[in-house]
Amino acid sequence: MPPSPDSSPDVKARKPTLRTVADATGFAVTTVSRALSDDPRIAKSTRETVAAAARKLGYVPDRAARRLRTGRTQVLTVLLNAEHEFLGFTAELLNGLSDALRGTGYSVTIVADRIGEDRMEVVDTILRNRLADALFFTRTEAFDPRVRLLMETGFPFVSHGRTEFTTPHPWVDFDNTAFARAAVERLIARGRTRLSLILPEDRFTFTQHLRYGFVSACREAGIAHEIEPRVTLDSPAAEIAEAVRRRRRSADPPDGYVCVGEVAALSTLSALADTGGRPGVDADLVAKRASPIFDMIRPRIDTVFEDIRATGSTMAELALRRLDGEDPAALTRLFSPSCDWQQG
Amino acid sequence: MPPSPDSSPDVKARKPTLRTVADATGFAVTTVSRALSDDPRIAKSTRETVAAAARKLGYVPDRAARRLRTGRTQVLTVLLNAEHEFLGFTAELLNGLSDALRGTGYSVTIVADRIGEDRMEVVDTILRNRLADALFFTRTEAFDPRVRLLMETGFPFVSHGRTEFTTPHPWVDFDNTAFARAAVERLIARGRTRLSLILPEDRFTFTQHLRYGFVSACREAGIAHEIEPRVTLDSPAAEIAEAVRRRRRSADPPDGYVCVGEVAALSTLSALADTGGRPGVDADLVAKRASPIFDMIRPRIDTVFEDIRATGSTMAELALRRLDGEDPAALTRLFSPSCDWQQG
DNA sequence: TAAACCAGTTGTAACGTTTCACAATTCGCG
DNA sequence: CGCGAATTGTGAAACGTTACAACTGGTTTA
Repeated sequence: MPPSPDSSPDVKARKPTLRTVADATGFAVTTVSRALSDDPRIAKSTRETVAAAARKLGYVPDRAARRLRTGRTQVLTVLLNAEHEFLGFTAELLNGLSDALRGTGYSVTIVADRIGEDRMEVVDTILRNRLADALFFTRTEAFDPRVRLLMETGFPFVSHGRTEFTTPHPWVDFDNTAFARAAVERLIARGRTRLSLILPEDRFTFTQHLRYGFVSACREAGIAHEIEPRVTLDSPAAEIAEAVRRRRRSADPPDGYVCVGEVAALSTLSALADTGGRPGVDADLVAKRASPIFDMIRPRIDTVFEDIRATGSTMAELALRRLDGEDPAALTRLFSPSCDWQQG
Repeated sequence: MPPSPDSSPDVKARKPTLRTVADATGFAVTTVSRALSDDPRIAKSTRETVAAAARKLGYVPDRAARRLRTGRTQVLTVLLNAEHEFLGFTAELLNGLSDALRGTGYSVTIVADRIGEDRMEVVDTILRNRLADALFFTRTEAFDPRVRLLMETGFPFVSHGRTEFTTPHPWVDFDNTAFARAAVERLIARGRTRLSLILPEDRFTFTQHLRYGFVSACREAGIAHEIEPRVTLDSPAAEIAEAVRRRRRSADPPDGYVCVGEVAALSTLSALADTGGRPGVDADLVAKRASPIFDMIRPRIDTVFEDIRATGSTMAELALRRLDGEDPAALTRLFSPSCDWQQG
């Protein structure tokens, strides 16, 4: 076949546009656009014809054009923390999110949210330049300035963790109070008499939930308890371990530890080992976990599972429903702890 | 001041565009566009005036408009694996990437790359719909079909891991051969006489590098060695542990384990514990690690550190240079192991 | 019989940017 | 002085989409 550089329509396999579909079906571009969005003003038969042609041609709407025209970005952004109490938190959350979002046309972008820097700056930039349709973030504070700003401007978001604002907003959370209570009850059932807890930094909402669950459960049972004053969950693992070691060597050390996450649990275990304590004998632990890592730790310890992947996909689902105009007050979800006690 | 709904220019604080800057400076939109991209055709003084005005007005180019016009998305996409041999791999890599990309105007999007599904489909979609300017992925195979397709179409990418294609392409890798050799040498130095290794699946390039380093170092030293045949690094942790346990109970079990990653190391440790073996006494381990988790494991074991965050930022850097038109052959980087041997 | 209505469809404009082709000025230099 | 070339700038078009207003032709309504 001789080359026909100009006459042949498929000289360069250009990406099909609405124009392509319009030419193929004989309808106008506007009609095609409407047909593809299932606009009831377009006859059913037309919609079907157009849909079939679009499928055959492999038409996919151009994101840039749509975004320019509508202002909607089709992008959901996650504020990414460098550190977390769980190993594998980020991977699980992101996988949950993108699982729930596949096939929806939305894509997930991440932006680093460095501790110690201005956490608001990145949010500001996203709002000002309309870089996303909605925002996800974790480690929510009681009066989180991000939540305040987003609510003021009406920008959609789903937080991991509740706030204490009176205006409702979408969130997904884990029942940390129930976790702390369950952990305390388990340690008491194993005969422990002096319980210890290491908390995250005070500003996070879930810190208060943990504290409340721990303290109230201990008080109700009339059992001795303490909250480690020198370190937080965000302290370097070495410092956490050192704090536990020091306390172990002082008078009347705890014999039951509630550990909020894997780093704390492993640090506590190492401190126990370093001071000659045997887990299960001299002290017991209950740890919140998000990964299967504790299956490989010997001796086995009691754990409570927080499903971060489900958290991620729920956050995505709520965001979509929020973008769909649903009432934010209805878009909340509290996950309950699922306990995994060892025998004996 | 009385309200002047129509005359006042700042009735609605609309996002500044090129138009805004043009009106403010008295130049034409075209001129402003050129001035902002430092086009030499525009007088130096004009460029400065325009830049100052743009800064004052808080002008930021609209991504959608630019993308529609130029076809460039300003987006770099990471193919996200659900599983990895390291705990925290994803978080570290993504943080490295976004660290290196901050301030460049590029954003990072992630897309889940489910094992067991067609790994090419997602790449196809990204290419066909021009969803990104470049791609990052991990777990590279010797003749990785993704690499093949991307090279054929000339689409920019940086792989984590080398390939065996003759055409050069940008990659970042860790010297797994050197790691395996170092691990073998260390175990021999500790008096071990029968070494064992669990490999990732055969198709990955780094599997071959590990195998080569392990086998050749053992042969050179004339030491007994074996590669666990029943499981791979991607087997469930429970299966890995079971395989190690079974081997421990059979004749002439290994006394030195090279562990490629944290999951393998912890599984091996648990299997050792379950079969009455004491690490450091009955057997030794050398583990590759990416997180500080081994600082908390007792007894302490020898580790080799792979810096995943640096890997991420290097991948980003190479991608930018590739997009800048640099020769792909020059855009490679091999990280060397850094050993962390315990005393004694 | 004309006006009003309806379902179904269409043309035009606009989103904000870059780029093409050209225009207005100034300059070098014989 | 005058001509071509450089310097500096401009208007218009285009990227692909959707919103808006308007147009058809047929049917109902007053």
